Amino acid sequence: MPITTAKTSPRQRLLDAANELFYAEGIHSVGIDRVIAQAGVAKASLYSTFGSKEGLVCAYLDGRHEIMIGRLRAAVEQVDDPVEKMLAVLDGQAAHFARPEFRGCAFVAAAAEAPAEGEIAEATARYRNEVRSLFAQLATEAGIANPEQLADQLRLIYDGGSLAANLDHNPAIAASARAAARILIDAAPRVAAS
Amino acid sequence: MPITTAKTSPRQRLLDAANELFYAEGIHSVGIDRVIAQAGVAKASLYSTFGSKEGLVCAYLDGRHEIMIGRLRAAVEQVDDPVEKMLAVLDGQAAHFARPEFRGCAFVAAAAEAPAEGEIAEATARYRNEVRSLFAQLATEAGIANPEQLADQLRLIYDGGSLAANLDHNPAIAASARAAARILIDAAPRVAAS
DNA sequence: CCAGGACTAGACAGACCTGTCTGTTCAATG
DNA sequence: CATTGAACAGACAGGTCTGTCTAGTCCTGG
Repeated sequence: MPITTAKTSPRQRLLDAANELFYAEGIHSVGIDRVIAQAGVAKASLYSTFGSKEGLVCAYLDGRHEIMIGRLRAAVEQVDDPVEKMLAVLDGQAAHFARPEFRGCAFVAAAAEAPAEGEIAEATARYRNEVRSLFAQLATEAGIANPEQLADQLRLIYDGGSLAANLDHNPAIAASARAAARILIDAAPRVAAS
Repeated sequence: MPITTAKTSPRQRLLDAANELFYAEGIHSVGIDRVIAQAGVAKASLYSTFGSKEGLVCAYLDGRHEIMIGRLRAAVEQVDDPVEKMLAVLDGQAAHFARPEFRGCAFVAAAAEAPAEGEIAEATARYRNEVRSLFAQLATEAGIANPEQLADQLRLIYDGGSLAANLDHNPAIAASARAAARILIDAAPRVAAS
């Protein structure tokens, strides 16, 4: 059994190529042929591994899901104060804006290109729910009386920030987003103090 | 000279068909043939009128631009208080969410499908700038000390709301958006009172 | 050594796309 | 009436796409 494959596996090379090409240029604009060329893999390998282009797209989205949520959680864990943890989510996002390859939210882009119902829409919904749950959990830990509502509002800012950073080529929007989030958090009622 | 054409002009029928099909299903998913079939127009008419598919897409976006901005301005003019005017923009947007044909922001969808630079991206940028300018103008009239920053923040909410209403199938997000906007407006410093 | 599975290379089918081009119809105008 | 221009209908070219299939290669376990 191969403990280390010399090169990375075809599966991984396909995912890497998909991540790079689909994210940079869009799913519709990038054909299968370009993905396999970039991955250095035969077309049959793609279809035996992922079944279809949509299967590859879903795997690409699932990969980004794990990476993005991981980054957000890592940013959260770097601070202790519960309020700062909520803001740290936005800081993790802001670091994402600053990357040169940033091209907006992969899930928003994928959902815009895919039919309204289907596996891609479901992958998008999973990601969006997880971001919202993260905000809600942190709001609960911070003693917010209505954590679900604050989570909705913080995710408005999260989503709007991603859109503006991309479409307006303005990563500095993160500062306004953070300031707005702090105002909303400060204004949110707390549970009755003990 | 025809004062009234019996049917609407081919140009208008094409725009109507484009508006319906591109918005409902996406630009890439709808081919020229379906547009002309729905419009009841010959292909040559499309190409002599708009030059290319991209030309038709731009005209479709420009049409939505005028309609959307018009709706927002109409909502603004229904109230007098400067603070309420800012909130009225979101109310105009919320009415848009409630329409059965609502499928998210046409400009966000178009930008996601189009290359990052080009006429479609420019049409998107024009729309986004106009929304932002509207918020900034109203903030100025309301005596906000830093209207540009508040406009950025309100547009975060505007954009995030559109995304959530569409991707989460949750038009009720408008209530959270309005509440958040009010908090941000109330918290924004005013110019020194006379 | 050999058998079997994984992978590669690339042709191919069938569908769809945009954009062009050729004719035809029809109404308005000179 | 004759002409002209707009619009129609639809074939066509040239390209791209997904997904399938054939055939060959390589590596590993037995």
